[in-house]
Amino acid sequence: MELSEQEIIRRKKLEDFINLGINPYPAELYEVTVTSKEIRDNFKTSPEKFQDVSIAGRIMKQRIMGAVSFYELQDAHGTIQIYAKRDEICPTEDKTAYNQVFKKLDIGDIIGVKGFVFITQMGEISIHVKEFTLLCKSLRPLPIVKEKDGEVYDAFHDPEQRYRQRYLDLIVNPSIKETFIKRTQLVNTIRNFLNERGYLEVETPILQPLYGGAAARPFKTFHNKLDTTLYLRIANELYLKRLIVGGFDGVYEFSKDFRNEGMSRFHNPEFTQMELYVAYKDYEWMMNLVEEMVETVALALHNTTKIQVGDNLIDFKRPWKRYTMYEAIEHFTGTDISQMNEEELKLFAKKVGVAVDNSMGKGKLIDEIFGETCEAKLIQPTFIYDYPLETSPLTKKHRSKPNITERFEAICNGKELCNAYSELNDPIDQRRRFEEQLELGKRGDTESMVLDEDFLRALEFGMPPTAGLGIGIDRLTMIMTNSPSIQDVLFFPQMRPEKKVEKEDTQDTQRKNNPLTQKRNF
RNA sequence: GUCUUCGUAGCUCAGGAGGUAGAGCAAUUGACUCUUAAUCAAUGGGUCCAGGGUUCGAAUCCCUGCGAGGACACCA
Repeated sequence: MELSEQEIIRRKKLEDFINLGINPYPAELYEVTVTSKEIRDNFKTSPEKFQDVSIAGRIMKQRIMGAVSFYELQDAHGTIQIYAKRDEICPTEDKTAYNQVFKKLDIGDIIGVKGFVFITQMGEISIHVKEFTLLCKSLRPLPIVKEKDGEVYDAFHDPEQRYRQRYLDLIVNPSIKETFIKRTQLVNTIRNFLNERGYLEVETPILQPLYGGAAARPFKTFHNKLDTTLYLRIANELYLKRLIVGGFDGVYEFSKDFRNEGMSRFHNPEFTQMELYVAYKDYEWMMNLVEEMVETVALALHNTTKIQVGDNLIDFKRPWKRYTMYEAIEHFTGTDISQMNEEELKLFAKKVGVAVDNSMGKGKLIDEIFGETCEAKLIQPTFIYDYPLETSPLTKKHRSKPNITERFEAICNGKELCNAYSELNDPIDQRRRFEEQLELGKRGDTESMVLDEDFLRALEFGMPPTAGLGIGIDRLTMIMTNSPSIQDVLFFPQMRPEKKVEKEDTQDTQRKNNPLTQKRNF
């Protein structure tokens, strides 16, 4: 490994410290009695509480003025200036601790300090250091970001480095922590909301022999001992419904799902969905629940239902607008397509700019027309309900409208926020719908669903009428934190490996090539 | 997958009509006992993403590849 000049210098300092008898990576805990935020918030009103503090953090700035120095220490909650004076740190003739240690600390080193809080002549709340301890020597130089009067200089913003080395991003751009804290608050709010209603949080398999519950291409893997192909789940819907069959009346799961498809600022190969199933309810009931839940989230995160997202001020206050899909299309195009036949729909689709091909049936055409003419224009949260039958193979047929299903999506900021329906619980109809999907698969649709015999068997035992919901947690977080890219709400978004690594897993390769471990047929 | 922009010091960026590689911050050494983008002086630091081509000569022009951002397509 080639070391840069600055890395060599830091390793030399490490040796110098060791030679002075200092352990650069001590094992003992360091007592922390206060955070930077507590000091800044409370020192002026109750200074007596801060006469003997112990605090730890990372050195972010150094201003050394000979025999005194000012450093800025960053902890989990912010920064605080510390002030050290040579003759106090070294009361005797021996000035080593100040000259050879304290002054030689680097930006990025982690130290603990004990002392008292005071206000400098320039009016900054600071800690007067009486003693300090090196807690971790840093061997790489940090990007240096400077700031004055709210203006940031030399901001560390290269997206590649920020995403690959998120730890650096968090150190240097601590304000991004807010987004991730909000994400966790969002999840906690939803969890509390559902727990209060008595629904049970459950866990279902990620490794599945059959993937189902959505139209998507899966990741494929292999279990050696079982000698079988497994797929990483694309949804957890079919497992959660089995639990409703089993007698739970409300189950939910925050589910990491995996889809082997294109990436964009709205798509990561792994993403988080929350799916909820409640027995004896229908999609209208679920609409009301979604409204209330998302409004609760907005209030929990922002104390208001109005949230600035890009150029738009979005208001999550209930009730949200509701349109059937036909109404929405009529609203935005002025054309009522509800009575059109397939040919008329094709012509209209072409007119509004849909790339039409012959494999598209009526339902698909309607869906495409909606996507093309309406979705991007729906900025305020809006429910679109009553979807065409053929694009919704797990959804119950509408109680009164032909060729329509009881399905809705909430659209917000021009993007789908959730997808929900009255679940199909007629096992004969469900088998027929799966078979239609198989036909699509034979015709080359790589995202068609596969037939799940065990799921059908479960339905044949009987599932109560059930309302189901899937809500994208990453997407919701993007809106709630005004983040333009999904990569901003994932700590570690998927990236290409930095360097080419050996493609084949060596262990697997060895197994395959070793005759003793190959499949035995007795 | 397609189109497009980009890749230069630890970081942020200049240079780019081809002629020895630049700045600020960071680093090193020195000065400085209330600084805060600290200041002042001196010094060191480069596979100009990689490979090939054109040329007397390429960071610069051309081609290919790799990586990233954005847009489109698919999807949540």
